[in-house]
Amino acid sequence: MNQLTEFFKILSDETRFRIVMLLAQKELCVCEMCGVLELSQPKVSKHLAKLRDKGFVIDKRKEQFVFYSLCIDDDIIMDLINDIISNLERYPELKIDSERLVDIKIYLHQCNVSDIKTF
Amino acid sequence: MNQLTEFFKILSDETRFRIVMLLAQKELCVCEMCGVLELSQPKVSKHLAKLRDKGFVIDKRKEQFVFYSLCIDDDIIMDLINDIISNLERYPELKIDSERLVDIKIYLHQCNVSDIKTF
DNA sequence: TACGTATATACGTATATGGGTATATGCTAT
DNA sequence: ATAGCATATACCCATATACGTATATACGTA
Repeated sequence: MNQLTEFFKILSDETRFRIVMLLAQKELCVCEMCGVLELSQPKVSKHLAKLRDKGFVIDKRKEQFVFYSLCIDDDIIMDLINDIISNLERYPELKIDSERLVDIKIYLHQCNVSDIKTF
Repeated sequence: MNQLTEFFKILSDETRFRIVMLLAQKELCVCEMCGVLELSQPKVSKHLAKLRDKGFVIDKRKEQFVFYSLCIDDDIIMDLINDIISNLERYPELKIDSERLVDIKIYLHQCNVSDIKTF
């Protein structure tokens, strides 16, 4: 499968799509993504693993945290991503995710808050 | 799932991706697509059905033939498609498909040639 | 009407995918 | 060393997907 098709497959899952859009705006660690997206840690981690395997993100550890950043060499794909980011008002869920990036510190050290919420 | 994610899911299959790229260049009937793509008729038909169900193509019958054309309202998606079309040299298989469009008449009335080839 | 071609779809099957839960690993601090 | 948090992964299961083959439907023509 060519690079484009592979990338579309990545974006075809809503969770991964949201992750990619977040990472296009800011380098983030796993727990921050869990917080912003309100998704379980294994779920986020598994999608990140897929993104990493395909080479669309890179990860680097900083102390206890693993930070991910986007790594896209194809300019057609980057243009697409930037185009979406520039039109976030059209995509309410992406917009909400994006707004949470402003107070991102809230989500650090709260990695498993969503688990606790199930009580 | 939002419109974008749905569209990426459509493009995440190589056959559908090739179909969309063809239709972005020219309205085509099923047997023409089978000829250009060298794929079986049911396979092409089923992918077209999916595209139709999602509203990404429309079909209209002309005598024995059913012609499909692309029907994309989202300009972000259209920009993406046009961007790819403008850079076909990067994608050899798409380029080959595209070149076959020049002599498209060859493929009309040869819908089941690929079946015959199996003898 | 009967036949041939074009197209759509049903059916069965193999495989891929996503998700939850449990667990393993790695880092930090006590 | 032990505990606690961050992250990754293994395992299981339900569902989705793509494909081939066979068949149904639609249209045109003899």
